[in-house]
Amino acid sequence: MATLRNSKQRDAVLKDLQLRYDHPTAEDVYLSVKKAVPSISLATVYRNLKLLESEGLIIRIPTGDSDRYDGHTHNHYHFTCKYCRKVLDLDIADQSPVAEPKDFDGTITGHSLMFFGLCSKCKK
Amino acid sequence: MATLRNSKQRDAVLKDLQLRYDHPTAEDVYLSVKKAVPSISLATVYRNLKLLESEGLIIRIPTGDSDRYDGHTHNHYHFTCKYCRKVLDLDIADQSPVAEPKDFDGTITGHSLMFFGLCSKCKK
DNA sequence: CAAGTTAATGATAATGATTATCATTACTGA
DNA sequence: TCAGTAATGATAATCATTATCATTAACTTG
Repeated sequence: MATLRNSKQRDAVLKDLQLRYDHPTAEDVYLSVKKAVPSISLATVYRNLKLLESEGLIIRIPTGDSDRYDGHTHNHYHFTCKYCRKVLDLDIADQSPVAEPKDFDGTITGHSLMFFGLCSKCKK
Repeated sequence: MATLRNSKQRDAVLKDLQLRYDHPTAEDVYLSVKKAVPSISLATVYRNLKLLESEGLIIRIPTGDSDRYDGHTHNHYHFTCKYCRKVLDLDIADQSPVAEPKDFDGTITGHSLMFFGLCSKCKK
Protein backbone atom coordinates (compact mmCIF):
# COMPACT_ATOMS: atom_id res chain seq x y z
CA MET A 1 0.00 0.00 0.00
CA ALA A 2 0.96 3.68 -0.10
CA THR A 3 1.75 3.33 -3.79
CA LEU A 4 3.65 6.23 -5.26
CA ARG A 5 1.70 8.22 -7.83
CA ASN A 6 3.02 10.60 -10.43
CA SER A 7 2.84 14.29 -9.76
CA LYS A 8 4.00 17.19 -11.87
CA GLN A 9 5.06 18.96 -8.66
CA ARG A 10 7.44 16.18 -7.69
CA ASP A 11 8.78 15.92 -11.23
CA ALA A 12 9.37 19.66 -11.29
CA VAL A 13 11.25 19.63 -7.97
CA LEU A 14 13.49 16.77 -9.07
CA LYS A 15 14.15 18.31 -12.48
CA ASP A 16 14.97 21.67 -10.94
CA LEU A 17 17.59 20.10 -8.68
CA GLN A 18 19.05 18.05 -11.50
CA LEU A 19 19.54 21.12 -13.66
CA ARG A 20 21.31 23.31 -11.12
CA TYR A 21 24.61 23.11 -9.27
CA ASP A 22 24.21 25.72 -6.54
CA HIS A 23 22.96 23.55 -3.64
CA PRO A 24 19.76 25.51 -3.01
CA THR A 25 17.66 25.66 0.14
CA ALA A 26 14.05 24.44 0.12
CA GLU A 27 12.98 28.06 -0.24
CA ASP A 28 15.27 28.51 -3.25
CA VAL A 29 13.77 25.44 -4.91
CA TYR A 30 10.28 26.71 -4.15
CA LEU A 31 10.93 30.07 -5.82
CA SER A 32 12.48 28.41 -8.84
CA VAL A 33 9.86 25.69 -9.34
CA LYS A 34 7.07 28.26 -9.02
CA LYS A 35 8.01 29.49 -12.49
CA ALA A 36 7.10 26.13 -14.02
CA VAL A 37 4.28 25.25 -11.59
CA PRO A 38 2.95 28.55 -10.22
CA SER A 39 0.40 26.93 -7.92
CA ILE A 40 2.95 24.86 -6.02
CA SER A 41 3.07 25.26 -2.26
CA LEU A 42 6.16 25.47 -0.08
CA ALA A 43 4.82 22.53 1.93
CA THR A 44 4.72 20.45 -1.24
CA VAL A 45 8.33 21.33 -1.95
CA TYR A 46 9.36 20.19 1.53
CA ARG A 47 7.28 17.04 1.22
CA ASN A 48 8.83 16.09 -2.07
CA LEU A 49 12.37 16.97 -1.03
CA LYS A 50 11.98 14.58 1.86
CA LEU A 51 10.43 11.90 -0.32
CA LEU A 52 13.04 12.23 -3.06
CA GLU A 53 15.80 12.04 -0.47
CA SER A 54 14.38 8.85 0.99
CA GLU A 55 14.22 7.42 -2.54
CA GLY A 56 17.90 8.26 -2.95
CA LEU A 57 17.24 10.56 -5.89
CA ILE A 58 18.61 13.68 -4.20
CA ILE A 59 20.97 14.48 -1.33
CA ARG A 60 20.29 16.62 1.70
CA ILE A 61 23.18 18.61 3.12
CA PRO A 62 22.79 19.80 6.73
CA THR A 63 24.90 22.90 7.26
CA GLY A 64 24.09 24.36 10.68
CA ASP A 65 21.68 26.81 9.10
CA SER A 66 19.08 25.88 6.43
CA ASP A 67 19.54 22.50 4.79
CA ARG A 68 20.80 22.45 1.21
CA TYR A 69 19.79 20.02 -1.52
CA ASP A 70 21.74 18.45 -4.35
CA GLY A 71 20.24 16.65 -7.35
CA HIS A 72 23.51 14.98 -8.22
CA THR A 73 23.91 11.80 -6.25
CA HIS A 74 27.25 10.51 -7.48
CA ASN A 75 29.90 10.43 -4.76
CA HIS A 76 31.38 13.90 -4.41
CA TYR A 77 32.30 16.43 -1.71
CA HIS A 78 31.34 19.96 -0.77
CA PHE A 79 32.88 23.17 0.45
CA THR A 80 31.11 25.79 2.57
CA CYS A 81 32.33 29.37 2.66
CA LYS A 82 32.30 30.44 6.31
CA TYR A 83 31.68 34.01 5.27
CA CYS A 84 28.97 33.96 2.58
CA ARG A 85 27.64 30.45 3.39
CA LYS A 86 27.80 29.41 -0.27
CA VAL A 87 28.13 25.66 -0.89
CA LEU A 88 30.31 24.50 -3.79
CA ASP A 89 31.23 21.17 -5.34
CA LEU A 90 34.85 20.17 -4.89
CA ASP A 91 36.75 18.28 -7.54
CA ILE A 92 38.64 16.02 -5.21
CA ALA A 93 39.40 12.31 -5.06
CA ASP A 94 37.28 9.86 -3.11
CA GLN A 95 38.05 10.04 0.61
CA SER A 96 36.46 6.79 1.69
CA PRO A 97 38.32 5.54 4.73
CA VAL A 98 40.86 2.86 3.99
CA ALA A 99 41.13 1.47 7.53
CA GLU A 100 38.27 0.12 9.58
CA PRO A 101 37.69 1.98 12.84
CA LYS A 102 38.77 0.16 15.98
CA ASP A 103 36.48 -0.60 18.90
CA PHE A 104 33.38 -0.21 16.74
CA ASP A 105 30.77 -2.92 16.35
CA GLY A 106 28.31 -1.07 14.15
CA THR A 107 27.98 -1.00 10.39
CA ILE A 108 29.13 1.96 8.32
CA THR A 109 27.06 2.51 5.19
CA GLY A 110 28.21 5.94 4.10
CA HIS A 111 29.86 9.19 5.00
CA SER A 112 29.69 12.88 4.28
CA LEU A 113 32.63 15.19 4.10
CA MET A 114 32.40 18.96 4.23
CA PHE A 115 35.29 21.33 3.79
CA PHE A 116 35.31 24.82 5.29
CA GLY A 117 37.12 28.03 4.50
CA LEU A 118 36.76 31.11 2.35
CA CYS A 119 35.65 31.10 -1.26
CA SER A 120 37.62 33.04 -3.86
CA LYS A 121 35.40 36.13 -3.53
CA CYS A 122 35.38 36.25 0.26
CA LYS A 123 39.16 35.75 0.45
CA LYS A 124 39.67 39.36 -0.53
CA MET B 1 35.96 46.55 24.31
CA ALA B 2 33.63 43.59 24.86
CA THR B 3 36.07 42.09 27.33
CA LEU B 4 35.27 38.56 28.35
CA ARG B 5 34.40 38.21 32.03
CA ASN B 6 34.34 35.11 34.16
CA SER B 7 31.06 33.38 34.80
CA LYS B 8 30.36 30.22 36.71
CA GLN B 9 27.67 29.38 34.14
CA ARG B 10 30.15 29.41 31.27
CA ASP B 11 32.68 27.45 33.28
CA ALA B 12 30.04 24.87 34.15
CA VAL B 13 28.98 24.46 30.50
CA LEU B 14 32.57 23.99 29.34
CA LYS B 15 33.43 21.60 32.16
CA ASP B 16 30.32 19.54 31.51
CA LEU B 17 31.27 19.08 27.86
CA GLN B 18 34.86 18.27 28.71
CA LEU B 19 33.83 15.52 31.10
CA ARG B 20 31.42 13.69 28.81
CA TYR B 21 31.77 11.81 25.54
CA ASP B 22 28.19 11.47 24.37
CA HIS B 23 27.87 14.52 22.08
CA PRO B 24 24.87 16.08 23.86
CA THR B 25 22.35 18.56 22.51
CA ALA B 26 22.00 22.02 24.06
CA GLU B 27 19.03 20.70 26.01
CA ASP B 28 21.10 17.78 27.33
CA VAL B 29 23.79 20.17 28.51
CA TYR B 30 21.17 22.37 30.13
CA LEU B 31 19.70 19.48 32.11
CA SER B 32 23.14 18.31 33.18
CA VAL B 33 24.55 21.72 34.16
CA LYS B 34 21.40 22.51 36.15
CA LYS B 35 22.63 20.05 38.77
CA ALA B 36 25.70 22.19 39.47
CA VAL B 37 24.08 25.57 38.77
CA PRO B 38 20.34 25.16 39.38
CA SER B 39 19.47 28.72 38.43
CA ILE B 40 20.98 28.50 34.93
CA SER B 41 18.71 29.32 32.01
CA LEU B 42 18.49 27.46 28.71
CA ALA B 43 19.22 30.76 26.95
CA THR B 44 22.48 31.05 28.88
CA VAL B 45 23.45 27.55 27.79
CA TYR B 46 22.84 28.45 24.13
CA ARG B 47 24.71 31.74 24.53
CA ASN B 48 27.74 30.07 26.04
CA LEU B 49 27.76 27.17 23.61
CA LYS B 50 27.93 29.69 20.79
CA LEU B 51 30.61 31.73 22.54
CA LEU B 52 32.72 28.70 23.44
CA GLU B 53 32.48 27.47 19.86
CA SER B 54 33.66 30.80 18.49
CA GLU B 55 36.57 30.67 20.94
CA GLY B 56 37.45 27.24 19.58
CA LEU B 57 37.00 25.56 22.96
CA ILE B 58 34.20 23.26 21.84
CA ILE B 59 32.91 21.85 18.54
CA ARG B 60 29.41 22.09 17.15
CA ILE B 61 28.18 19.14 15.10
CA PRO B 62 25.21 19.84 12.79
CA THR B 63 23.30 16.64 12.21
CA GLY B 64 20.08 17.45 10.37
CA ASP B 65 18.16 17.49 13.62
CA SER B 66 19.37 19.20 16.83
CA ASP B 67 23.00 20.26 16.88
CA ARG B 68 25.37 18.25 19.03
CA TYR B 69 28.33 19.61 21.00
CA ASP B 70 31.73 18.14 21.74
CA GLY B 71 34.16 19.42 24.37
CA HIS B 72 37.10 17.55 22.84
CA THR B 73 38.64 19.63 20.10
CA HIS B 74 41.46 17.41 18.94
CA ASN B 75 41.06 16.21 15.36
CA HIS B 76 38.72 13.22 15.33
CA TYR B 77 35.67 11.91 13.49
CA HIS B 78 32.13 10.93 14.29
CA PHE B 79 29.56 8.31 13.48
CA THR B 80 25.78 8.84 13.53
CA CYS B 81 23.41 5.91 13.90
CA LYS B 82 20.63 6.40 11.36
CA TYR B 83 18.23 4.57 13.60
CA CYS B 84 18.73 5.88 17.15
CA ARG B 85 20.55 9.13 16.15
CA LYS B 86 23.32 8.49 18.64
CA VAL B 87 26.65 10.16 17.82
CA LEU B 88 29.85 8.27 18.61
CA ASP B 89 33.56 8.99 18.34
CA LEU B 90 35.38 6.89 15.76
CA ASP B 91 38.90 5.69 16.28
CA ILE B 92 40.07 6.17 12.72
CA ALA B 93 43.10 7.67 11.05
CA ASP B 94 43.19 11.27 9.88
CA GLN B 95 41.34 11.75 6.61
CA SER B 96 42.76 15.09 5.58
CA PRO B 97 42.78 15.24 1.78
CA VAL B 98 46.10 14.51 0.20
CA ALA B 99 45.40 16.22 -3.11
CA GLU B 100 44.32 19.83 -3.58
CA PRO B 101 40.96 20.25 -5.30
CA LYS B 102 41.10 21.40 -8.89
CA ASP B 103 39.32 24.48 -10.21
CA PHE B 104 39.08 25.98 -6.75
CA ASP B 105 40.43 29.41 -5.85
CA GLY B 106 39.31 29.59 -2.24
CA THR B 107 41.14 28.67 0.94
CA ILE B 108 40.37 25.49 2.85
CA THR B 109 40.88 25.84 6.59
CA GLY B 110 39.23 22.69 7.86
CA HIS B 111 36.82 19.87 7.27
CA SER B 112 34.31 17.71 9.07
CA LEU B 113 33.67 14.09 8.34
CA MET B 114 30.61 12.20 9.49
CA PHE B 115 30.04 8.50 9.01
CA PHE B 116 26.57 6.97 8.87
CA GLY B 117 25.18 3.54 9.50
CA LEU B 118 23.83 1.42 12.32
CA CYS B 119 25.34 1.21 15.78
CA SER B 120 25.93 -2.19 17.37
CA LYS B 121 22.61 -2.13 19.24
CA CYS B 122 20.47 -1.03 16.29
CA LYS B 123 22.10 -3.60 13.97
CA LYS B 124 20.02 -6.32 15.60
C1' DC C 1 -15.29 5.22 -19.88
C1' DA C 2 -17.37 6.14 -15.13
C1' DA C 3 -16.97 5.59 -10.40
C1' DG C 4 -14.52 4.77 -6.36
C1' DT C 5 -10.21 4.73 -3.77
C1' DT C 6 -6.72 7.20 -1.84
C1' DA C 7 -2.12 9.60 -2.72
C1' DA C 8 -0.90 14.27 -3.38
C1' DT C 9 -1.76 18.96 -3.00
C1' DG C 10 -2.38 23.88 -1.17
C1' DA C 11 -3.18 26.61 2.67
C1' DT C 12 -2.15 27.29 7.00
C1' DA C 13 -1.54 26.09 11.90
C1' DA C 14 1.71 23.95 14.91
C1' DT C 15 6.14 22.53 16.42
C1' DG C 16 10.91 22.62 17.84
C1' DA C 17 15.30 24.63 17.95
C1' DT C 18 17.60 28.69 18.37
C1' DT C 19 18.05 33.73 18.87
C1' DA C 20 16.63 38.39 20.47
C1' DT C 21 15.01 41.42 23.99
C1' DC C 22 15.19 43.60 28.29
C1' DA C 23 15.31 44.44 33.05
C1' DT C 24 18.36 42.83 36.62
C1' DT C 25 22.69 40.93 38.50
C1' DA C 26 27.47 40.61 39.26
C1' DC C 27 32.43 40.87 37.45
C1' DT C 28 36.27 43.91 37.14
C1' DG C 29 39.41 47.75 36.84
C1' DA C 30 40.09 52.31 38.61
C1' DT D 1 33.85 51.21 47.01
C1' DC D 2 31.89 52.17 42.88
C1' DA D 3 30.86 53.06 38.13
C1' DG D 4 30.64 50.71 33.84
C1' DT D 5 29.07 47.09 31.32
C1' DA D 6 29.25 41.94 30.34
C1' DA D 7 26.40 38.19 31.65
C1' DT D 8 22.27 36.35 33.27
C1' DG D 9 17.30 34.63 33.66
C1' DA D 10 12.89 34.85 31.85
C1' DT D 11 10.40 35.00 28.08
C1' DA D 12 8.97 36.63 23.52
C1' DA D 13 10.18 36.27 18.78
C1' DT D 14 11.99 34.08 14.75
C1' DC D 15 12.98 30.68 11.38
C1' DA D 16 12.97 26.25 9.30
C1' DT D 17 10.39 22.37 8.99
C1' DT D 18 6.40 19.33 9.87
C1' DA D 19 1.48 18.27 10.76
C1' DT D 20 -3.30 18.90 9.74
C1' DC D 21 -7.20 18.87 6.88
C1' DA D 22 -10.32 19.77 3.28
C1' DT D 23 -9.91 19.41 -1.68
C1' DT D 24 -7.95 17.71 -6.01
C1' DA D 25 -6.36 14.43 -9.15
C1' DA D 26 -3.87 9.88 -10.23
C1' DC D 27 -4.75 5.29 -10.82
C1' DT D 28 -7.51 0.98 -10.99
C1' DT D 29 -11.12 -1.85 -11.52
C1' DG D 30 -15.52 -3.02 -13.18
